Amino acid sequence: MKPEDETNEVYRFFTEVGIINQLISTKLEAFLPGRMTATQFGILGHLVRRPEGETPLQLSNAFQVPKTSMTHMLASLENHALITLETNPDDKRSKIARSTPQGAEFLKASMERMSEALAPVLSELGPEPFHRSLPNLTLIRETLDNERD
Amino acid sequence: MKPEDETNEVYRFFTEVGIINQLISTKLEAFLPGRMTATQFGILGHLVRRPEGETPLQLSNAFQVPKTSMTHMLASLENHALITLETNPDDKRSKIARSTPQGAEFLKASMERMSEALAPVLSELGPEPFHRSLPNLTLIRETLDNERD
DNA sequence: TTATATTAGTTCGATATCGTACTACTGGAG
DNA sequence: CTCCAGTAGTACGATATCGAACTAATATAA
Repeated sequence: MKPEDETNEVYRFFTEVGIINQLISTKLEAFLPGRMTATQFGILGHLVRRPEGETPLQLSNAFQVPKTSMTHMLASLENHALITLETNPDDKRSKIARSTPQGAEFLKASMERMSEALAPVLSELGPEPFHRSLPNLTLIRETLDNERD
Repeated sequence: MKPEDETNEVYRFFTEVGIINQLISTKLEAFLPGRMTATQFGILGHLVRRPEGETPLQLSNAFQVPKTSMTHMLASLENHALITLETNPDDKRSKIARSTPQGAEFLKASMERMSEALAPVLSELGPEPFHRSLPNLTLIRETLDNERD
């Protein structure tokens, strides 16, 4: 394949990623209360899977959003009592975000509703397209992430 | 594989898509002037490849953003003289967005700078991860898109 | 131990996003 | 032709995003 076509393919890759992101965020946000965002939901899931909690900075690295945006998102999650934010005893500049039981409950309920909404898509596609592309996506994400410095 | 693991994999797929989207948007936006957004850049590319132009509604379907957001983005691109917006003679409710020569020029220059910035990533990864995942992404995008009604 | 640089998070302000409700236009039914 | 239901785009307003500058705490150096 010509290098030109390869570049083109990379470009189309990023375009598809952008559109899928739009489609899935919109679909998910339709289920979420108020103005809660797909990224906020992702953060909640991340925290539910990590009972020890994470700092805002760790989260903004994990989701690649500016820390100033993270401040806002965490404040919103805290307002809904889905997470707690307490100062880190090991470093008083820092905080630790943890999910609450309500947060875990909320996540579970939302994921179930989302699964229902996605059921037609999954039964049409089957798990293979996701299974096959996931390792490649992870590799690309890791490389892009390491490159950033 | 258990159905539970399949669901989990789908979830991780969407998470990776979200993070890659963040990474690449941020990287791209660092090259773009002012507050120009990765989606706006995508729209410009779309229009450059379609000299006959498209209506705002076609564009908002293609990129899966609300038409009210599209109004704003197109106004911004027009302000920068990268596209023109004229009323559609066949339907006076409608408009047609077309790229200008400056738009095409700007796209070319930006893509070259972006390619340079991505060169280390591409030389590390090679084209395969993109090539292998693209058909799956397209399939998933099309299915999600058809589902939406 | 100071002094300085660095780091975590927030505040502030400019801009982007997008839902609701609107206007202008079209096209089909009668 | 005359309605009128439906469609393209926009105005407006509430909220989200995120860069720059800031504060407080910590790490490093002398």
